[in-house]
Amino acid sequence: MRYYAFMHTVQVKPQEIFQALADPTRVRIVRLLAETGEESCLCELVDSLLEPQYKLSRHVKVLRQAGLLSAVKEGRWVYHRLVEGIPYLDRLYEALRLLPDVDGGFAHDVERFRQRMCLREDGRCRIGIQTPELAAGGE
Amino acid sequence: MRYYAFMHTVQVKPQEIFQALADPTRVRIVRLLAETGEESCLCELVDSLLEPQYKLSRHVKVLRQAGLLSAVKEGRWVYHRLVEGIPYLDRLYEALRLLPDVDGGFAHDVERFRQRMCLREDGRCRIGIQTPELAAGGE
DNA sequence: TGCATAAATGCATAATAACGCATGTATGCA
DNA sequence: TGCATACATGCGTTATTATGCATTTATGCA
Repeated sequence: MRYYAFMHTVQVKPQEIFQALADPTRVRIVRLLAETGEESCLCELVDSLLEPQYKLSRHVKVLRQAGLLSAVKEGRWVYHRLVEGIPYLDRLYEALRLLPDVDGGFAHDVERFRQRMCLREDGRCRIGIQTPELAAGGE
Repeated sequence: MRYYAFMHTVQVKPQEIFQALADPTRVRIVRLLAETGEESCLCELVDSLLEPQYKLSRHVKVLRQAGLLSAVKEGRWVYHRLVEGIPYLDRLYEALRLLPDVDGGFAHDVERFRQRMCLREDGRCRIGIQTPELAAGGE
């Protein structure tokens, strides 16, 4: 398991950034992190977005390879956060924060995320997936 | 041939916007219009991007359906412009303007576009595709 | 040192999307 | 009224991508 800090301005083509956001689940992930400004481990994302672990693991990988997320491993947990400080990416996050939440689905993601963050100890996640049926398969 | 003014905030899902930009040719189109602030007919796009007419016609349609472009028909010509005034779209265009032009390819697009715009009369395009081999097929 | 657990991934399948070729549609002009 | 032309599109092919199931890897703790 290796994590890369991608050299944006030289390696990532524009369409690859947008392609990374072309999937609804990946948009939910990035919107959640852009809206809350938090970093999150995978099990927190699972409990917030209510999607299977393997699915989010893959999507997070795509976002990482596109240079939108960086990951830091801490013990068994891997914390994901937005790559910030790159002008065009920061604008992109602004755009995401300005998106309307038509059906209120995103508000629910944020609410579940905030609840889940309350279970942290010393600002770190100490538990795993709290929605058992998502730990290894579909809903 | 009908053109729609899409109701953004209610009809277009976030990922559809990004999916529209997930193709390199479509990124070139939107970047060109965002950078120059111009509107453009299809034949001007063909001569600027050096891509076949049918290809750009399709890509422009995708961008239109995603709500990024609006189109106005004037005689035989159809002028395409960015949909502006929607906060998250305007941010998106800002992001596009901030993208680095690694290989200089985009600068060439802009240069060809500006040259092509010099052939307008009274601010309107009066000619067709000037690169014959692109009028109906590949290069 | 073995077990529980957070996260990653190989594989097969299904859905999606881009492309080239050719043709169709619509508009203006002689 | 017929022709030239700006733009749109149906079709078949190919390439890419998302998903679910199952399993593997890696880390901490008893």
